[in-house]
Amino acid sequence: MEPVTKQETRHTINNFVSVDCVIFGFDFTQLNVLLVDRVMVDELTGKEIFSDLTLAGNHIYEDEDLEEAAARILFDLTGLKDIYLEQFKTFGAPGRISRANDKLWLEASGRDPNDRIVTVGYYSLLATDKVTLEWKGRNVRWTPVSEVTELAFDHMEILNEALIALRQSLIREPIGFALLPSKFTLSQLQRVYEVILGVSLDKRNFRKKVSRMKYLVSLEEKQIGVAHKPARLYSFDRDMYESTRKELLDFAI
Amino acid sequence: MEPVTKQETRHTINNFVSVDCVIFGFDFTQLNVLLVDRVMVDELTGKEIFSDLTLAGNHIYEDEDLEEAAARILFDLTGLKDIYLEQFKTFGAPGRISRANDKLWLEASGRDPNDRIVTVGYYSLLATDKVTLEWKGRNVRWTPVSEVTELAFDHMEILNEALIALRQSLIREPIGFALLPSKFTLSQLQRVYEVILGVSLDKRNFRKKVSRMKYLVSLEEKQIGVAHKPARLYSFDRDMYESTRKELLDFAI
DNA sequence: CTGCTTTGTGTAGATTTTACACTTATAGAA
DNA sequence: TTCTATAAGTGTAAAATCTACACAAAGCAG
Repeated sequence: MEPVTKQETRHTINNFVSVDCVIFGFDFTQLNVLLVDRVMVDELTGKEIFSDLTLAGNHIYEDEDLEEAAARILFDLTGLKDIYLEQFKTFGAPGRISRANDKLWLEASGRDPNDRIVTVGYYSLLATDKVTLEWKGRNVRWTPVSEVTELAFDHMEILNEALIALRQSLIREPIGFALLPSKFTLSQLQRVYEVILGVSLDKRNFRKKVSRMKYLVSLEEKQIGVAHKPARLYSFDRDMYESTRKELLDFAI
Repeated sequence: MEPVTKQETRHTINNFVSVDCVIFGFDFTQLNVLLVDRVMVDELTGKEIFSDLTLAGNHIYEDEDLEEAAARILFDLTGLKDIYLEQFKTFGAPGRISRANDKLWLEASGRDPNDRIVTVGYYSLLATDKVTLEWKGRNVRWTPVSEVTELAFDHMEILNEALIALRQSLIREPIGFALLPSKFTLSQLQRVYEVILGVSLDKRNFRKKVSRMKYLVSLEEKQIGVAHKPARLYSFDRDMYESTRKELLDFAI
């Protein structure tokens, strides 16, 4: 935001800006993340040079806002629009692209691997159903978050930060409801919290807690076809949530 | 993070990256923000073309991490190091530099005003004492946050987002202690919360609340020389805080 | 010694948190 | 029809926290 003056010669002008999406997928069993296969092949011999995994990222187009770029990437991978998407942190350390594979990869696509790429991190959360599992000719796969140990670039760090931010959001905002069908049971809702936060919760206390939320509406309807006592169904009332959400006030330093 | 392929022609490569610092200053009366005078003068006539206010921002140097750039700006303005500094959001809308003054300003410093500048927002919090009030030959001033109504670029939006993030941090982390001398009274501590959050708190309930925090240590020492009952002094024990901080767990959707 | 100013303190009622175990409704198998 | 497996649904007591609210004590200045 500051004009360049003549004294300042240490400036960089080739800062490329990209967006990386940490797409979390919930499936009632575990929390997954969408990872993209990155395979580099020797053009002459056809032999594989290396193969690893990355988050889904892309540069931003000229006419796009950052969030639009993230939504585009999300759409390309999943075919879904209007999905919960949140910016959480921007990464721009000069050495964030320093590993050999990453440099090779950039060179192969005509970039100077010494340029800095500043990347804006977004995360999103959706149910792992009906997502396109192909992107730019590359394989895309759901991987349980707990099993991800190594990623290209600094994507492991980005994933870790995203997970922290996701959990904070889940605690403070009703983003878990988007993972459920429009009518759901309290056990399903509890599962959302348990899986994403990685904790186990007491059933009775959980119900006591959510029963205080006016935007959780109890339907006069039950599950059918289940081989046990059928659960009552509930739905999420967004309008009620919007109108009763209280501003943060009491502090808990 | 994604190599450019031939099909993708809509990409931008001239994305300049800058850092903007929202420097909050606390003075027991109000919350202030450091603003920089921006005056544009006609080179020939010497007449003022316009004058307004901006946040403190700068591009990032080649060898700097984003946070280092923010810390450098903070140091240049205040002469202070190791101050609380937090990244909160990145702004990159294509039209974020669209007002006439802003375009003139960029042109005057040899930039193409149609280039996009992606800026990473940081905020910091300090006591309004002993800060350098000059920066790059321009005037720098503390302005009460409540009186800021218009800023250059999209800096008003950036300020608003920073304020929200600051308040959240104050509520969740003990960042207020840095504004106080090493020995302080509970009334001073209460004032920190009241001024920054913009609320008034009940004295007894506040004391009950903070008395539960083990890292707030009560000293066997009192104020001297005050024309009223002298207050007991307290200090903040960072080690105790680090060792007893509980991970967020109970959720409050 | 009087007045001014700020400190410091307690209680009762309401709400929330925590830990904890048994009965009920249904589908499917015997 | 009965039995079995499975998940649903429910209450209580103790502890902790939250909320609203008013007056005496300590020091300095005059």
